[in-house]
Amino acid sequence: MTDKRKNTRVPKQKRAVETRRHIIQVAKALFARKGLHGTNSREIAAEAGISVGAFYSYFSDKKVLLLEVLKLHLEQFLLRAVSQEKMGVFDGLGKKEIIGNIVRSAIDAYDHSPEFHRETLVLRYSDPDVKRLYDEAKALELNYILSILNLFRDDLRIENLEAAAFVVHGAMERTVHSTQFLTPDINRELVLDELADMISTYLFKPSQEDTDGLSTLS
Amino acid sequence: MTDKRKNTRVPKQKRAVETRRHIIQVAKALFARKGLHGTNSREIAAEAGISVGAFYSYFSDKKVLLLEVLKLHLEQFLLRAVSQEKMGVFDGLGKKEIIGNIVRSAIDAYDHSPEFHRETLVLRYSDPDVKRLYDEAKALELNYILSILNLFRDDLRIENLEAAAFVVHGAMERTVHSTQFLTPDINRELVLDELADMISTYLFKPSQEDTDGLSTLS
Amino acid sequence: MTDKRKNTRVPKQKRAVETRRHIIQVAKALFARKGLHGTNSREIAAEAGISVGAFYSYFSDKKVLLLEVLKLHLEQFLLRAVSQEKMGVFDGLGKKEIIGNIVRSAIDAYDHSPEFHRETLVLRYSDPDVKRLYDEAKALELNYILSILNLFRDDLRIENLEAAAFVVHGAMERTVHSTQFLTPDINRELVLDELADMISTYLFKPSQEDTDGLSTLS
Amino acid sequence: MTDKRKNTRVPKQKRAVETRRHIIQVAKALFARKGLHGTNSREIAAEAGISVGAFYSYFSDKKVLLLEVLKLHLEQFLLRAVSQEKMGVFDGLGKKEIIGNIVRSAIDAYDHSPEFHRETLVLRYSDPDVKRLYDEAKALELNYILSILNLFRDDLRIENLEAAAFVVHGAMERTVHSTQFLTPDINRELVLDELADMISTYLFKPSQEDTDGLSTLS
DNA sequence: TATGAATGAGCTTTCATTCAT
DNA sequence: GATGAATGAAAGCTCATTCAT
Repeated sequence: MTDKRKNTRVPKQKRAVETRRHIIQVAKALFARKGLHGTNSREIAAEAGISVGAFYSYFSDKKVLLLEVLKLHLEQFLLRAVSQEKMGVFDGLGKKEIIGNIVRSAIDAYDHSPEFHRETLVLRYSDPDVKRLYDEAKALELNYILSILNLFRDDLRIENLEAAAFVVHGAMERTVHSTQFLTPDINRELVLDELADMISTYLFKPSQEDTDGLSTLS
Repeated sequence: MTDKRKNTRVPKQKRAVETRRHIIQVAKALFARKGLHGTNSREIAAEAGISVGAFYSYFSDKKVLLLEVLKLHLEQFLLRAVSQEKMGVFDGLGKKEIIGNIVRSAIDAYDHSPEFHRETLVLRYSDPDVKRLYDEAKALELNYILSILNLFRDDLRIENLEAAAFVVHGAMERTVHSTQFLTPDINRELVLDELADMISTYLFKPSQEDTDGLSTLS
Repeated sequence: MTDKRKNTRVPKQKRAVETRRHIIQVAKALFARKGLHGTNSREIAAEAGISVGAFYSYFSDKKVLLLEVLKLHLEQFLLRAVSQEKMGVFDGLGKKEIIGNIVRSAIDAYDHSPEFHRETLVLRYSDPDVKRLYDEAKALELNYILSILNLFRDDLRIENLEAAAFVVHGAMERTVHSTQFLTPDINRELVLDELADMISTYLFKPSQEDTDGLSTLS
Repeated sequence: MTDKRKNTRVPKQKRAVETRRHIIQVAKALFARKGLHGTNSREIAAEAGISVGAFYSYFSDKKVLLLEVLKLHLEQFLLRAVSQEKMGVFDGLGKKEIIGNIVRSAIDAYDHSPEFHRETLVLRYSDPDVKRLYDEAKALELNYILSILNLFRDDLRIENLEAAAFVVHGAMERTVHSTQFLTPDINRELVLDELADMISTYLFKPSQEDTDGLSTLS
């Protein structure tokens, strides 16, 4: 699918595979630092220590490169968002704490190459291929949230788990995004606590532990 | 004294003012359709029915044009987001309904030139001037939410109104954005109801009217 | 000759003549300050307080304007170079003093709009019309020198007055030009004295008064 | 680190070095023929038989090109002005003959690309980089004259060698310039003889050999 | 196969000049 | 006549991509 009709090298030898990966890493860094439009192929090749010609033998197109970079990035992003709580780590934690952990995992994910992340974000709207990659990633994230909701099924006050997952995902994504990128002045910890409060209040039936609301947090 | 002020026309005649406005409209449409980088000055001029030279006599720069387009857009956006409930319209409505109305106003705002909106969003990160305009708009939105929270001060379960406004704003923005731009397949109404539920559950002290939760909505 | 075929206004009314002159003055100042290529018609019109259209009704062409500006400038330049010694003022002065006076008149001339002078100088080579004006001026200057040489015919050691006038003119022009434009660091007075010495030594038969050479000057 | 260094090619291959030189030659010719402002990059590239892109890979800027052309030109100019008399060739020549030789060397120098020379001369006033190059060249020329003066120190009637060098340089430069560029009608040889006469009369103490003045020359 | 020189369409911006009002 | 909006050719420069060596 990536190959078009051009004779892009299908890397078989170990060396070629490594070079390919190297180019992707270098490109990611450059995209993050200088923007998608501020980075040209010559620069990528130079930084990767190869010739322009060689670059084009690995990637038929700048677009193809971008897609690969994005794919790798999203995989790493997801890994970070999900990996830390391996689905059983929640034992013994209060619900609000669990939500807090998840929120913090999301933050963690955003901490990985945030510059590149934000550079790519626009393309999500204008480029169908980029959109597809992002949509796939979002589906995985939603599934992850859904699986956690299922874990606590009995304690939930909401009924439509899918819609809830969607809303929770949106709230988390936006707030985390804002705190990471846009508002260095506001008290970040405070906001994240509020976020966890909102989500858990929304999801869970009221219980003794949470009756006193925010007071335990602030 | 060095006279380096770009001699951008200071439009005096009615005709010139109209042309200026026309260029802005045309540019907005083009930016939305073909992206910021995909639209060039030649094209804008042609589409506006004027010459390149004329274009540059109205706007010293492509950047200046973008800023003007964005400014106008955000003004209209805000107007839509805020105008509908004139702060007294809430009488007689249940809290969840009020939140629902606000959410729907936000949707309305997003319905206005969504394509352009999303094109510009990225620049929020890379261009300081664009960031400023967006930040000003966000501040106004936060203030609006804050003023509503103050209206219901006695019924609120949350304490830190500012942090709450921030979180609510984030949740609304992202979810609304998602439903508008990215996921045409999911049941939009359902999601918006959930959003309203999440927000009102988070904000307000539990009361009889809300005891039965989602059941009234779904 | 200046009119081409265009309907350039032939100024009959006093007002029009004044405006024309005013434009020329303004243009001269701008050319001097911002260079020939750095000044555009819009600017000239604005500075002259008229519209672009009006400007083009006075001058069919930017080139025509330049020529007029140059013509006026050279007239004033010449006037300064020649006027001060009205051909009888030399009585009672030693020969070296006379040469010194002439040199100083040349300096005076260069002091008038030197910026404009140097801006135009290049065109002397590339534009035939400009060359003609400069050549005419040079012919007048040579004639002036020649007439002075004739005045002192009996005291001269040189025989070919025309060639001598040419050489003297060249030496004066270049040295004066250099001291005015290029070398602010060198001792200007010293150089001018040397110049006067060179010229008078060259022109005049040795006489008692000059026997002790430079000593009287320094 | 910002990598804003214009990626001008650092020519490694022989071919590239040749092309670079070729561009410089072509540009010099074009500048001479059509003027600095009358020559554009497209034209230079075309005349050099390369593409615009190629041109800009050799020279980051039109300005850079100009400077290189000028530098080369001045080197050749100086070489011609100085090389011929290797400081010992003067043996056995009369003083006036020596001066005559030097004047003729200067003429020789002006014979090399006079058109380009005159095109650049103006920039000496407006462009600091061009001024620097010219100033450096002038300093070398002055030094050359000074070294010759020192050679004849005992025979000189002038005392301030530096000021004398300056004046002599000016006289030579201007007169030679005039005979080369501006007055094809006057008897050039005659003028140059006068110039040599003026300079030697000025510089040297009167001696028997020169007593009879111009008579030997005319 | 690797290199990097070369291509050239395309972009932003300027400005002398015209002409409808 | 006067105005200044409009024209559009032309300039400097960039960069994804190709291809001779």
